[in-house]
Amino acid sequence: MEPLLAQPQPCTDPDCRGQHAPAERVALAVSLCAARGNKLTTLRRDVLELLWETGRPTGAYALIEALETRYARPVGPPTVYRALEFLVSQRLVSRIESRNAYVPCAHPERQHDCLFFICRICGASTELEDPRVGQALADDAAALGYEVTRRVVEVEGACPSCLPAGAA
Amino acid sequence: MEPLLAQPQPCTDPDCRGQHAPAERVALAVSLCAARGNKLTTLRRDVLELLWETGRPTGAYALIEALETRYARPVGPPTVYRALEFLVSQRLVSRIESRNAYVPCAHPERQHDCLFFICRICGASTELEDPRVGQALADDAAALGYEVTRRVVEVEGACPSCLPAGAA
DNA sequence: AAAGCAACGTTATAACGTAACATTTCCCGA
DNA sequence: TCGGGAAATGTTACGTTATAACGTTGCTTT
Repeated sequence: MEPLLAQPQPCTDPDCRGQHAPAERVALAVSLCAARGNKLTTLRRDVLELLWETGRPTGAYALIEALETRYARPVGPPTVYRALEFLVSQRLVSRIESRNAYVPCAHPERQHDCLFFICRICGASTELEDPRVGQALADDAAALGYEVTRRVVEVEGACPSCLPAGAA
Repeated sequence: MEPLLAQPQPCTDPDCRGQHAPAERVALAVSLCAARGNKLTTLRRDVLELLWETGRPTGAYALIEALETRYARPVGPPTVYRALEFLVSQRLVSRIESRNAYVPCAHPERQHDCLFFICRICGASTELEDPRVGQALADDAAALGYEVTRRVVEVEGACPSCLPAGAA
């Protein structure tokens, strides 16, 4: 059973001290899409907003429920999956493969290859950049003769908040 | 639709020149499990063998079909998922999160944190170790105060064999 | 207005995974 | 060897995630 929408999380990006309101995040997305000539429609904006409001990896069906509440009418899976596809293509959202879930992207304005730490206890995720990982993987790819199109780096563990309680 | 069982692949591990027959791989698994006091039953061995025979990420339902062919009787999903759970726990198999698929592990005898390159065209996967990735992620975890329990590093791209053909 | 196109709605189904309980198999001690 | 218990597997049913296919809406362009 997917948990319902959870509470907002502070921004854990090392460059970002303080919190960013979802509205602020969405506003950035709006201007980014406008600059790129892409259409951030109401539906797409709402999905992004919901993701920022939960602030942690959220499943597509939880988003469907949230949208149905917001719109007070049924919403089909394809509707949400298409919106997510758009948001991912715009790098406004990342898919967390190990959880079948989606998180808003902290810095869509710079293109980066991010990695995620995900707490197995509270479900919170932290987005990070580490050039060393990127460099190592790029070297490996070159050694193998691979042309890289996508990278999935997800680290599961216990976050500092949960460690005292959940440490077995 | 999951593709049917594909042809064997050469071992691409840098330490392994030449190919390893599935039987050889399975034999190693047998002795490993015996040494560890774990039971590599017929079912579990068959699943591992099928994975070595395809040599690339294979979905659970493709394994079910293959087992039904081999056994000439129906096989339920829980049967295969339980076998996979065992094999993963023994590090004989890894799950590829970005594909909902499973690959046999090249070197179950050493405990290692491996990463995977997966060709988006032919579906082949290459298992690798890169201590630099492990070190970088360990450093990041320490900086965040995370206690790591699992790492998922999967790189999607075009492999050298497919590059000439598939490069757009 | 009509053509054309992208986004969205709707229906149905595919693909992946697990809970719960029955049955079998295996091992071990009496 | 015979039971008793535990682990493994079989079986049924269902939950969860995702997509195919096609219809409809609404905007834009001429």
